[in-house]
Amino acid sequence: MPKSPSPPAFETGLNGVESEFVRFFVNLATALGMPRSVGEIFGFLFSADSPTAFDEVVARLGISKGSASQGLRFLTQIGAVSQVYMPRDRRTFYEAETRMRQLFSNALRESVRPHLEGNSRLVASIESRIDEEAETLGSEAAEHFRARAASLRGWNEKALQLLPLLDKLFSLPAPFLPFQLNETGSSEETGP
Amino acid sequence: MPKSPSPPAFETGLNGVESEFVRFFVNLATALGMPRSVGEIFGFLFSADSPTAFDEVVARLGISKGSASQGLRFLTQIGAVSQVYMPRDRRTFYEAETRMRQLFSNALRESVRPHLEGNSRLVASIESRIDEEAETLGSEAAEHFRARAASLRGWNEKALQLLPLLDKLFSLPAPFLPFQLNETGSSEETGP
DNA sequence: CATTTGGTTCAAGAGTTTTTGAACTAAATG
DNA sequence: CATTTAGTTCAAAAACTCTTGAACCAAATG
Repeated sequence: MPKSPSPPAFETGLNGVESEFVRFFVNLATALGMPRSVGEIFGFLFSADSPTAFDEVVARLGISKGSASQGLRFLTQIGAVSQVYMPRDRRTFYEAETRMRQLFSNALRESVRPHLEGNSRLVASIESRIDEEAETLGSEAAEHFRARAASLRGWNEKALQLLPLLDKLFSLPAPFLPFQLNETGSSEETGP
Repeated sequence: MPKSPSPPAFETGLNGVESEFVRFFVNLATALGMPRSVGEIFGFLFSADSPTAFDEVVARLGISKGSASQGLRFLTQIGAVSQVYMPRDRRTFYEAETRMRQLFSNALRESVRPHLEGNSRLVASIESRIDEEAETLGSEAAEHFRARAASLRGWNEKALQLLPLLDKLFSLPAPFLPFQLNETGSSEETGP
């Protein structure tokens, strides 16, 4: 019989509270079109009170090493999780980014912004297509298409401009939220 | 040979410009985790210069009636497309909502807000789970979990508060965007 | 009132994404 | 240097999502 010098050490399965956290983030992840396992991992790490080893993520969540490896890599890439090196332990430990402001900024920078920039290019290719085919289309149709493309471009640019502002707003301490932006006239805020 | 009293009437396939619009919205749709066909339909309607019949959507895009039916229903539900009744024509015509402000508001109201509200409930259930299991967990662990849950709650509420503001900002004419929101003190804008 | 037209529904097929687990690499350990 | 441990990779299986098309319903038409 082989000796068991270091007992596998961690429980298997989650306690009730941990599974509620996991549920929350699984829900969020799927809403954002991410794999369930990514939600599980982040939820588990978010609920942990100290950095947690790869091993333990696998054992406690009961997912495969493959899923854990890929999920952790992904979460690390998007800056939602970071590696923590623990002295005297060869394993890699992981920690969730719990500062939501950070998470939010990362998401804006890593996902939203690149997409909007991609859109800009796509709008440009719509516009050049209109120019190319203007003859064939006739000037009325061409004008119509140009107007639609211009609207797309306008809104995409606006979104791009709004990005840094959004970032700031989100990191503003709650009592500062500028809720009286009411120079626009419409006053629907003052409830019954 | 059967007579052909009313020739099927519309071309099949899209012209170059139309397919660029479609490409744009297919890209957007998949980024948002929606079916490709939804992107196709919206893109096609967005490029159209007048309300378009179900028939024509099917024929021009070359998709099945099933996809068109479901896609149009979905788009109608989320307020991205509306039905237009045309006198003397029994078919239903559809028109894309081209006012991006509207589209954006609809999305906020129909998708983002409900999700955030769902989150509120999930946070509540995390919190009640902590209370239930407080004994078993020990006070230290319970305190830790409560802190994490509180952070979740806080950010979720902030997001919820920010929603109407966001809506307003997005509908603000471009030159008005309040880019000097700098009373917060932190000045990281002035480059190296 | 039989037929055509416009459209919906839904089961089955096609396609995609996620997860698994076994094979593997690399570093540490004895 | 043989073994154990930590983690990655990737092909195949499982799960899921989307699309199709045939059956169907309801309203209009002749």
